Amino acid sequence: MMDERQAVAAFAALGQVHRLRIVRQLVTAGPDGMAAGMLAEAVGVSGTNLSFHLKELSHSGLVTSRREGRSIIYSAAYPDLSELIQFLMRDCCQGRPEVCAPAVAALAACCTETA
Amino acid sequence: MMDERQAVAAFAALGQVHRLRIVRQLVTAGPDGMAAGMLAEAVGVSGTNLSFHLKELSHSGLVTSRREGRSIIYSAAYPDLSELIQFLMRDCCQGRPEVCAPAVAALAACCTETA
DNA sequence: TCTATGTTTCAACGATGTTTGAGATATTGA
DNA sequence: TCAATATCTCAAACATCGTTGAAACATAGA
Repeated sequence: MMDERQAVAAFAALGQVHRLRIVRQLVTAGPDGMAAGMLAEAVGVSGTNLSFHLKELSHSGLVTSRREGRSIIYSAAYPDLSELIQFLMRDCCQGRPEVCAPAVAALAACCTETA
Repeated sequence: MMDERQAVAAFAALGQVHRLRIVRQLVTAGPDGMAAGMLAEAVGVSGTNLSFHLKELSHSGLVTSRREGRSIIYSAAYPDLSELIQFLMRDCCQGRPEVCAPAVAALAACCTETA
């Protein structure tokens, strides 16, 4: 269960264009992830700068990494992204589901097609 | 459909503890919203400071306001919150729904109880 | 072991964000 | 119109963040 401190750190991490692009790139890349070098090219930042942002994202828990040979492979931390969304919407709308049901439906469209 | 610029602004807005508390307070308050004065007390900031943060949140599109007599009533912008979540998770996990289906299920639990 | 490749660390600079108090604006009821 | 209430604007001080290049570290293959 995510607490306020973690949620603030995670949202702040996403509130920077390069870091948001990194996370988006990793979210679409799927659980296999991407090497840092590929990420730097895809996002359009220098290696040094990418490293700075990846450290931020790791500290916020939004990405995970593993070494593979010379490369370090980064992946989106799907469970943490999930908890972040839950933190934001918990106890929403005072029992009026029609208010936020559209959010649920829209998100569901992404991941239930072949489930 | 939310673009990258809007998403960065929205996440940056949520990445500040007082603003996140304001949004959480409004999300749980439901569509009727809360007066600025009540919000300031609930969140624990001065009126001046609350005003600064509410302006940020309005610019990001995460809250809306309406005047009611002497008070200004702020509400969570549920559709924009929904779009923000969609932006983050769009095209996720390369067609492997088991990866992010838990996020969908958890969010759905909030708002489909009585739907 | 030597060299090439991939990634991170460090320090410095410039830019941006947060808080505060004083004063301004808008609304209501007497 | 006047006083009270509710909220906002502004400028200044302070704190934090983002980018850069040089150098360090780790791994793999010759």
